[in-house]
Amino acid sequence: MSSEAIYLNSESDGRTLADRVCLQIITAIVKGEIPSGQKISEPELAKTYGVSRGPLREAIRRLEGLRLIERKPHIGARVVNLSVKELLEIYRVREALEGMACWLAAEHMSEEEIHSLRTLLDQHEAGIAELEGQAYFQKEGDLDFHYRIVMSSGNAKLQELLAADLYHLVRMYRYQFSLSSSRPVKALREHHQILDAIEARDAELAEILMRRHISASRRNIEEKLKQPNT
Amino acid sequence: MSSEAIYLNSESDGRTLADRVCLQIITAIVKGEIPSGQKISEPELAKTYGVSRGPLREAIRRLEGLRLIERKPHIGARVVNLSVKELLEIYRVREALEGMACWLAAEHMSEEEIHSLRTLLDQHEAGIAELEGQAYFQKEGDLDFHYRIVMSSGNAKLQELLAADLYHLVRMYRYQFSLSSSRPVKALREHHQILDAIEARDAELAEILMRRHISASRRNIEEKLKQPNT
DNA sequence: AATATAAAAATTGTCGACAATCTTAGCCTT
DNA sequence: AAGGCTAAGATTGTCGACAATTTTTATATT
Repeated sequence: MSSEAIYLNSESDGRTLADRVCLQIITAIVKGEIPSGQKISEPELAKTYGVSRGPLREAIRRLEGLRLIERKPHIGARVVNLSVKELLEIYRVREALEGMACWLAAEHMSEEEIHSLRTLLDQHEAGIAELEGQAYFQKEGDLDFHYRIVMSSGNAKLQELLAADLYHLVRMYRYQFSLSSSRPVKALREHHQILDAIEARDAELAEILMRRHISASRRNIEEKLKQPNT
Repeated sequence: MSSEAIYLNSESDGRTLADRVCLQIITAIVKGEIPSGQKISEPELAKTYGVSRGPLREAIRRLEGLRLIERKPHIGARVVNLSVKELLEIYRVREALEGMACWLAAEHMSEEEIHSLRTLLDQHEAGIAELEGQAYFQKEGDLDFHYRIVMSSGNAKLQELLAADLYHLVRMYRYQFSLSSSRPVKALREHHQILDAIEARDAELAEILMRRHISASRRNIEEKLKQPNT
């Protein structure tokens, strides 16, 4: 399964030009093809994607809401600058939201989904065993696990905030900082523990474990990226 | 202080037409002047606000990101439908995010701000004492307290998600459901307890108390609005 | 040479017109 | 009379042109 399309909300074709170009720009920004901090030239981007400036400007408004670009009136838009500070802030938000999502998932996740998630973790385990698998796990695999927990929470607002909004930024940091959980074995064990708690329908424990898991990732990043900023 | 302008992010003038009309429409939707569920006619709205359809469509794209309207390609946009289900989901999200914000506020809030917040609560107390003050407390006063905690968290992402995005919806529900905390005395006591924990720099307790406070509000709403939906 | 000023160029903001799609009304068939 | 087809109307989507603002460049002054 392409672990990308699922993050790009709803119909992947995007019936209108503005919608389509918006998705394209999201991908380009997340992958760094449009570098962070770069000024966005409307005429240039319009030519690149073969649209006029109208739909492009609509897309820019949407991107602004996603906090992928910043706009100053009469000056222009630029791709957001990444910083360790913001990344750590995002992890605080994830700790809060995904902790809650995990609580709710423990209450609502179907037995089938639990089994399916366990299978996913087994695949991750196999992936880690191989040499190149490590990269696989880090790139999107980890987020897949978190994504599916969120989608099992049964709370549409949580799903929107995380899957449709925040995860774009998360993926952007992963790509451009080459994050790299650097503790794949530990992380995988924690994933299993979280799923255990969900399986036992112990919502309170599931939340605590998820919060610890994300908090540990945050401290790990904090340790590794102690250089001033970027 | 007008407790409205502060929620309307950044420069209130909004230098571009699209920005200004966006703020105007937000206010109109929140207050119900454009009723929830109503179809949005672009030519009509454009005439109403005295702009052409270009800036208006940019505003619509922004509103879509705020989840105040829903858009279907080639069909049109309509103001979101309010439902008890979504309101309860929002309270789960608030419990998670504001709990975290409260933890961080306990670590970062200045002594001056603590004192100022205490004064605000005293004003609320005085307001509740009067008859018509009750309405005042319910309408915006409660949210003011929560708003200032969030802004004291020192976490820009939390501030964005709550103050700039989610609180629009919260205010919309307050206006249109006439919520009406119906337990102003209890709520005020809880606010004081939360501020006590912050003053004591007991972050863990502050988070727990905030979560309980919001959770109690949620259960209160759940109880009062048990009719099917709306 | 450095700074300030002013004109020129480029970019963003706005508008009205046209194209594509959806909705509605009327008509025909059964 | 009910249902479906067709054409007219209305609405959304897209584009290119013009206006307003900012940035760059060239020139002049100290």
